[in-house]
Amino acid sequence: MSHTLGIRQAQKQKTRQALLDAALGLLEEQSLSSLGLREVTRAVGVAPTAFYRHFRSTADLGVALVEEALGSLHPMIRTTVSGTGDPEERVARAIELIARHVDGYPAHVRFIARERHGGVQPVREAIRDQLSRFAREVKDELAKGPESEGWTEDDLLMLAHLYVDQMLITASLFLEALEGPEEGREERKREVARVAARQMRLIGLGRHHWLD
Amino acid sequence: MSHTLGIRQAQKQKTRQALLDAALGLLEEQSLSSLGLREVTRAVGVAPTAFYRHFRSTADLGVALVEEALGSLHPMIRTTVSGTGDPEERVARAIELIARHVDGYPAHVRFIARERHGGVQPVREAIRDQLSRFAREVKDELAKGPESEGWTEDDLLMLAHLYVDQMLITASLFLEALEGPEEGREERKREVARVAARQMRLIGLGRHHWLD
DNA sequence: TGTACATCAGTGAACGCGCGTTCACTGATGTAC
DNA sequence: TGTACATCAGTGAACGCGCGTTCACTGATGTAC
Repeated sequence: MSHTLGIRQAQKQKTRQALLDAALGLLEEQSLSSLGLREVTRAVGVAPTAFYRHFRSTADLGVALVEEALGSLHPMIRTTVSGTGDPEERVARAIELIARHVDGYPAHVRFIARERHGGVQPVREAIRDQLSRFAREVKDELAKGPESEGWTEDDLLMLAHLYVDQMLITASLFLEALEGPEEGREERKREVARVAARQMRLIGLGRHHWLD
Repeated sequence: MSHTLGIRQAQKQKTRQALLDAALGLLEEQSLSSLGLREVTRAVGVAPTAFYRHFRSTADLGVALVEEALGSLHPMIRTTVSGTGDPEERVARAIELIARHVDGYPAHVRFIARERHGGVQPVREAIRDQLSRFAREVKDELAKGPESEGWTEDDLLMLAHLYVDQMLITASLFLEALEGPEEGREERKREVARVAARQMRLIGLGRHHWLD
């Protein structure tokens, strides 16, 4: 059985999560470097000083948000890359998965896109570390396929980074499509998917002829 | 002859430029959405109220910075893409050019990378517009080459976006290499160039076999 | 060239406001016996 | 089960500070004649 938390611990976790949720909401329209601690506590309905029971600073909260946004994504990334089927089908599946994720967690995706190059160093580093992990995991999955015979580890990692960057670009384009008027939203999303699919296909072609 | 500005206009331009320069410096360690107007005027040495003679807000200043950072880059992009020589050589030349640009204008590059997905809408839009222009210009240059025979406009634009995104990713990796300790900086830059060259080469391969 | 008036970039005082952080506190929860 | 004490998440008052914006101003530059 899993350990049940005491009442005190459970309540603390709840407040902490409320702070994270409120911050994520506020970050849709600003950057972490301008997010105020009082803003966050006000949104939650606790005293400003309560913030310090959970985080040292908003930067610290940002690092926690990185973990929340990316930490659980590793299994998903792995299965996406290692899926079966013909290339065309796998590309379509991967892009569909990205679209679904952006639909389900738009604020998390926006946060990562925004803070990846944002003004808060510890957060940038946390994101960079997570993305590096993604790249290494993608590399490991790629290495398992027959397409990778004869590839050096180095070249596989190069390709993995290309894929990871491409996924992030696609995610942020889906996010853009999601914003703006309801009208034409589906159309915009389909266009993003269409372009992304062809870019992935082109990269796949390059991969196929790499050893020629 | 070019029109000579009056003394008053010349002095105004000088102050305006000083504000832009100071802001760019301050933005190395924070995002535009947390940049204060008083910070900027303090750095320049003018009264806070002087700011309003030049910009309505820091967001407005940000839009001006986008123009400064990207406006003059269009000719460079065009010649980079349309250069002659064998593919390997052209890739090396393009990456060298990016490296030089990042070396020469690190703060501008950082600003664009940071605010592309940053918290200030008008600035995001200005950057998006400039990057779209880049993509269209790259497409036009690509279209001129014999390699593009049989390509649709649509596919060329798709490829152009891939190239532009790739250039930006490479630029921001060069920037990362530039940061941190002097020690090993050249080594880090060479590694970025090496990986970027192979990614470009792989995309080039995909392009070559697109119509197979 | 000189004069009288208009323009306008930059000034400096003043404002109300929200910020991050400190501190001693309260009272529910946890623990030892 | 009950009691006495310890822990600690959340409180609320207080602080000094820098913020964006307003306003009437100054004095050098520009312009009309």
